[in-house]
Amino acid sequence: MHAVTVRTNRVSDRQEAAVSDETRSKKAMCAEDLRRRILTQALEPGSYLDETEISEAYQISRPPLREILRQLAGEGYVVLHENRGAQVAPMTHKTMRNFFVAAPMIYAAVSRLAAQHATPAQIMRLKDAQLLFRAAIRDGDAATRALMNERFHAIIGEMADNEYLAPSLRRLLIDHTRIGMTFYSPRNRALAEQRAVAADQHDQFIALIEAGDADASADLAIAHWELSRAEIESFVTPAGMQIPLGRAPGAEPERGAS
Amino acid sequence: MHAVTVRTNRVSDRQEAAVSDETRSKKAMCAEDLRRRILTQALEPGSYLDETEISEAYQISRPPLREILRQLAGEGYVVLHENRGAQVAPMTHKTMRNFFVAAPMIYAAVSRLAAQHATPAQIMRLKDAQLLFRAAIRDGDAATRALMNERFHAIIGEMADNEYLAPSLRRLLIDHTRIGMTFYSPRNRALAEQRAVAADQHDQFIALIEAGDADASADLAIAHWELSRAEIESFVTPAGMQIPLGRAPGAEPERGAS
DNA sequence: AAAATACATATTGTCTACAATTAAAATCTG
DNA sequence: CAGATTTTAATTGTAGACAATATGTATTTT
Repeated sequence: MHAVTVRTNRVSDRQEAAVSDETRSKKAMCAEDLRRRILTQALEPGSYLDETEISEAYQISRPPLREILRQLAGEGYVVLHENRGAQVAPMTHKTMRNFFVAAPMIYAAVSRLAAQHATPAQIMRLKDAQLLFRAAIRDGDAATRALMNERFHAIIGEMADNEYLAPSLRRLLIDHTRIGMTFYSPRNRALAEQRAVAADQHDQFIALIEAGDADASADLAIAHWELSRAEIESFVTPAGMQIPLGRAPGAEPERGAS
Repeated sequence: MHAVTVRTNRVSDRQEAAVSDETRSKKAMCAEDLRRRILTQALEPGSYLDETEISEAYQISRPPLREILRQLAGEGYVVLHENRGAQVAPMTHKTMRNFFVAAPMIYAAVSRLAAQHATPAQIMRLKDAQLLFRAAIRDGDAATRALMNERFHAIIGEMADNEYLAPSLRRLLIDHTRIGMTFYSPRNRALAEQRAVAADQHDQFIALIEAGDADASADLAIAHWELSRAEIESFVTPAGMQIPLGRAPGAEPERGAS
């Protein structure tokens, strides 16, 4: 209703300095950590979250924690059940099928837009993420690899700069990351080769986005997806579809997180 | 002394029976009403929401209201600003451009899946929504028309039954509905003709979905989109892009004015 | 008088306590 | 002993009070 008023300089000396972990509120750190634990399956799909336990762990009270859980529900990390609390989003065979339908379309569209709209600053962040991704592969760190891969593709999502596609991409990345954690095995030779190819494709993404080649970026997204799809299917199809995924709420109780 | 042992009769059958206002909690009604007011632009894009005012209006306390606002933020209805409260999601020229990019793709994909997966019960609900939609057009009721159109397409989204595409569709429908409200004018002859065509296309959607014709359903989605796009552009392009939309918080000077 | 600062007000963020609902355990009954 | 019912414990949902932050106004200083 009014023009942008000049702010008092009080705020400046508090906000700046370090944007690192220390300045951030406990609430934000709680949300971020819950996301991380869900993505790495430290919190298993289908498990229920205890409000009291979590709020004490992060030293906040339950009302703000419940706000966080509502937000995480909106982002697709958890599902809320009335009077029964928050459940880590389950992964069923139906969600897998839906994932296979939606992923190539959204990934291709987002990668195309990213090549068209990426800023130099974003490209720098993408390169940083790629360095961390390769380091995690080299160290055989499953969780970090999964998280850095997620960050890489999330940055591409930011580059696309489209608020209508972003929520679907985020939802896809959550489950793609969790699936990647499920099937990770550092010793398997075939998988190691696939990871090497994936890392090379990431470098190609950087080059194509930097060159602004939208068509090639979209094509690469499809190729990148096909690689991942083949890896997933090599686990899912042979042994009769018994995937070690979380259970749906209707199934066994499986109460309790940790 | 707590003389409150008044036991409400078993809540087992609270879900079915009447979906009317009485059974639902005040909290759920508050959320639903806020959504409705945002979709109809009774709450204008960019306007800020007062927690105390709203919580008193719906007779709930602020903590549960804040949970609702977090959820609405996750759904894309509002944007939260730290220490500055919730703002009705603004609509800028950039969001319009992004809308034009994402809408045809998502609409086509969802319509295709809907034709593949729709259940008889869902088709019945779709027909009901269509009746209400036509009634609203006949009565010249802008808000109801917009809401029933939103409901129609939201049901198609449910039919698609894909949790990865659903969030993007929801986000699109929010702004599509708001845009439709903005440009509604019951007297304009050309627009009345467009609405008639749109209503007929809805009937075609029902027929194609009932027949399970995925390809035709996807094609119809594109045609339906083109109709809506032409209507929007007839307002946006001629008079020099001055759209009566809400403003962004930062009031950025809108870089790259096409 | 203009700008900056200090103050006052209003709004958001959080905590503790309490109420309500649910799930589980114990009891009672056939 | 099986099954249903009451009782009990645990967990979620809400309210009201308090703290922190931001905004708007008044005052002071140059």
